[in-house]
Amino acid sequence: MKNDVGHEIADALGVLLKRSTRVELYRTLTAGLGDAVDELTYPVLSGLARTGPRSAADLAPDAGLDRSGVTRRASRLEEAGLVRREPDPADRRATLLALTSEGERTVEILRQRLSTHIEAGLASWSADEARTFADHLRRFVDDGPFA
Amino acid sequence: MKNDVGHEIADALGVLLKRSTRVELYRTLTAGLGDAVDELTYPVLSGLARTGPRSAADLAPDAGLDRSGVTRRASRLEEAGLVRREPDPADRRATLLALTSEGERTVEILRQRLSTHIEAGLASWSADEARTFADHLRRFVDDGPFA
DNA sequence: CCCATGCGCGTGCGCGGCGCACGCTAATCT
DNA sequence: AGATTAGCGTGCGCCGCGCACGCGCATGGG
Repeated sequence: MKNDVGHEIADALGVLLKRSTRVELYRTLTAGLGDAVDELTYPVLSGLARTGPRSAADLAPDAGLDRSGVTRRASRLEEAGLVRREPDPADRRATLLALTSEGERTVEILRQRLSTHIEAGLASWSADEARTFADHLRRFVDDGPFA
Repeated sequence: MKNDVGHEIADALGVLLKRSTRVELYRTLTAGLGDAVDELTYPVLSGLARTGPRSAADLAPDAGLDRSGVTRRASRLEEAGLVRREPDPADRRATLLALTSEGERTVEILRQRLSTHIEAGLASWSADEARTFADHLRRFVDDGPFA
């Protein structure tokens, strides 16, 4: 019965999203990276890492908030030396947000820590299962119900 | 290379979690269910639906916030007639939160709408793929890195 | 060429939700 | 029974958010 699939995914996602607000995991993941890196500023970091330098307005929908929020979060990261503001060469009104080399290093550390954490939690999975799940999840995110 | 799996899952989850803050989906899912049902009160509803009546303290970690927050959200739902407070028969200090029949009806509607939305987004998947993904996701949530 | 209109960014302001701490009531222990 | 502990609801201060304004720059029309 295909209806069950929708319900199961819905329930599992619900639990997953609720747990994503837990602070403890963020605390361990961001340990030693400075006070500027937390669950609020992380979407800005990863958003920039994913697409390269871009404006706060472009980043806003990706981070799920207003441009002003992106500006404030980016300012904190700028003070910490992880993000740099550079004028858009094509439009001198615009300001592009870009990661500094230290910012890129920080994102890489976070990615590595998260990856390690995930693989540790998947220890009981076979390589095939993990591979299939990763593929499905990517497809689910890119082309699925929440694309 | 197993390391890629961790990275891919990490990236996909990151995007998924960011998108989960979008309000538009909640707006359509909760349309016509009253002003008390929104992205803030939903964790209380679904948490109660999952485990049955329980105290605010029990519910708090599940909803990712403090007991006071659960109390306030539950009060809103109580005013709307979706949640009822009943004294714990075993401990007269305690107050249990429980769904009213209307609350259960509301949760069922939400589950149904979300399930329909998900299945629509999975239209291009084969039944086997969807089934496997649902199983993997459940296992990931129950026994995985974020259990 | 210049002026008017529109766009893009940063910031002040008011609002709302959260966590913390307090008070009160009831259970438990000596 | 007195004292201590556990559990709930609420007032308070804080912080982040969205909205609206102001300023600087791009752009199109006279």
